[in-house]
Amino acid sequence: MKDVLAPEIHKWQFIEATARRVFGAFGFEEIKTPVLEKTELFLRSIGETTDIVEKEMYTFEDRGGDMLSLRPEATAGVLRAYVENKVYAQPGPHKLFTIGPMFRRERPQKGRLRQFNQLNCEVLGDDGPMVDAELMVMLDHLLKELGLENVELVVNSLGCPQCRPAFRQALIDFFEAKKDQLCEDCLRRLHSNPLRVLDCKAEGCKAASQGAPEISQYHCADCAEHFEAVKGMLGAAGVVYKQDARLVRGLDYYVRTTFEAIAGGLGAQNAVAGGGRYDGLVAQLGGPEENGIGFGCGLERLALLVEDRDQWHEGPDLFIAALGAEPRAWAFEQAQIMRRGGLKVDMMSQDKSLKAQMRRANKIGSARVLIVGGDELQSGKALLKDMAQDGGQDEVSLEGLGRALLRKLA
RNA sequence: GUGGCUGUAGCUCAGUUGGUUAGAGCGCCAGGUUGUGGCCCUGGAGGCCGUGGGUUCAAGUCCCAUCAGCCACCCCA
Repeated sequence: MKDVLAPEIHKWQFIEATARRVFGAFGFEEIKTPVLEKTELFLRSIGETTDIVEKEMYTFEDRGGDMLSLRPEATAGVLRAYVENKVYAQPGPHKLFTIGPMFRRERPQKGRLRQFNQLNCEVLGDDGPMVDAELMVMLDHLLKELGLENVELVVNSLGCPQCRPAFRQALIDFFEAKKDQLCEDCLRRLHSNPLRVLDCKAEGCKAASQGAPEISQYHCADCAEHFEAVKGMLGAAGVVYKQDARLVRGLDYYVRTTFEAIAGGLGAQNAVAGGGRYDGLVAQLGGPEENGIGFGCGLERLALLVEDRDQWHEGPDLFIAALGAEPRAWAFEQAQIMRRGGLKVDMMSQDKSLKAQMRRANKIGSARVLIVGGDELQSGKALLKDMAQDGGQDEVSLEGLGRALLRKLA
């Protein structure tokens, strides 16, 4: 949880605007769903034994006795909305994105907050490998548009319900033989989620997983073909990626294609985005037998990576320094007229010395200052000062000043 | 949930073995220019020293608790 204000908010606006533009270019429509959902939704979709559900969700009973949770991720809510609104009845595929806050009760640290914001994209109703590739191409495109060159895309395929059980069993057998090397956590999850052992950072577990079976050896014909097609299209699109057989997702619902965008400079929380295919989830939530794929992307983490840009801090086009009550009233009126015309105009509402007003104009980075006192109002001519280094000033006519400025800026 | 570190002015921080009135830089306000910003000079405002309790003649300083933040584990975006 964190307040985002003045200079930093510009970065957020830039990121969100860029995301909306890029997602739009790929045919995605925005969707907003509630932050609060029935707890059961997350139990069914994310999986009851995941850490997120077991110990990280903000869950409470409301006055009617329903168990509600703040969403820990976006996919479940989007799919719920998709099913409840029968969006699937329209011709697909359906490409949806959402931007908003998620909540997980974890110990905060760099790049990890209890309320954090995600960009989230989902494609429903398309099984083909092309959407998998398209989604990653889009993510890659977004990262580049944000100016992030050093983000690595890592790709894997987790297989499907046909081929994963055999792999799972092979993993369990493999690690059973090396039980003494595994950490406590891995011993515990060896049978519930053996894939996770591959991802463990403990030295013993890393060593133990040397030579472990790889999922690719167990892919069924369909999964193998799907994965090859995805990689082929990624290559054709010029996306640089790394295949990593150890890439595993933390949520139960993922199958086949999974991917992650990894960035340096974020400390331990180096995943900027992560996602994958979740065949069967839609049906599980009461929809048709339809498959989907999506990813989530952490806004705070993006913000840590995106460089500041000068263009975000541009000040007003004009600052009116008015001296005295009447000139100030005049300026108040003129400012409105010019703002309606599209100019960025500012002034001070209090009676301050010209010096103080000049200082203010300089501080907020106004491009120019119009100095108006009683004499200027009388004569209809005032000084327009250019606030750039040299600071030259010209006498201008007050009549039609707004239009003249607009023409000049156009 | 576990471990480590940090909370003093708007911001970044200093504050000696516990000892008068808690400091600096930056920022802010005003003046140095009768109506002209940046640079410079002068002055000023601004502190429940995170919160609560304890030890002591005396606590920003020592002890306990608590809250918040950061970093790491874990987990994830």
